Amino acid sequence: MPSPKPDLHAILDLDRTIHEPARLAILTVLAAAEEVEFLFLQRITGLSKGNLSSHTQKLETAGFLETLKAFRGRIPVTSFRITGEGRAALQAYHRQLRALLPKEGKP
Amino acid sequence: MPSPKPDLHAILDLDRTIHEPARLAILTVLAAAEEVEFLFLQRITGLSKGNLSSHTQKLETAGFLETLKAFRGRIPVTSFRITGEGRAALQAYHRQLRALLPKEGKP
DNA sequence: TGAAACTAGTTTGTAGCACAAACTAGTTTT
DNA sequence: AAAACTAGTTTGTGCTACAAACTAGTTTCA
Repeated sequence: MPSPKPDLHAILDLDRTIHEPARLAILTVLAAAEEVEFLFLQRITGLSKGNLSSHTQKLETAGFLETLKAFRGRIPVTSFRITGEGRAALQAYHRQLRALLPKEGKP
Repeated sequence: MPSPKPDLHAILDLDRTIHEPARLAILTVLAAAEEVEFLFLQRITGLSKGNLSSHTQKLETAGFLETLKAFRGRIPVTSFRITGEGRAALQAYHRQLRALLPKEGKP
């Protein structure tokens, strides 16, 4: 009987910053794309601007992404990059999820 | 290129009732044990009584568990059972998690 | 026997959070 | 020069997780 039930601590210790679906979606995109613009992120996630703005600020405060402000012509453009810390946290979160999932092919 | 990035909808459509770690922990125990007493649940999860009470009430309202009130001698004992609906929802949640995890063995 | 301590859980109060509407600041169009 | 648009932030609201305080009864012990 190696691992009969998923470890409850693995569940209760999940990183809440990443566990929020909106932020997990954001980090997932950033992890795949390296640098992503605000509007692109808004469109593929379907989040409202306000919601996206506050979630990216929260992820920035956590150190998981950095915000890059620039201009395209005269129009402001905000982009995001995942940080090393953010990538590490996302991978750790993935490991936590795997740990709590029952083995594949269980009824 | 079959499934290059995890589906963002799979992330944003996660069942919030189960996504909350405390409730996921509760359902995970119930799924493994068939019938579980309040105090046992409290001890292995480490949740406070108040917190456990409100989460189990929420899960009951969602139809995911049933509450059984009884007496042991003259002492009241509350137990819980996962419902068929609850088991199905937990399995669906597990499938959703698997869908959003990158393939095993990715950097 | 009656007061104190314990059992088993619920209700209440609070701080924090997700979310969208309203707003800011500037640009382009008409 | 007014109207409409772009890009994003701030504000307000309603919900939610959490523990402290409470309810209702039981057992211990002085």
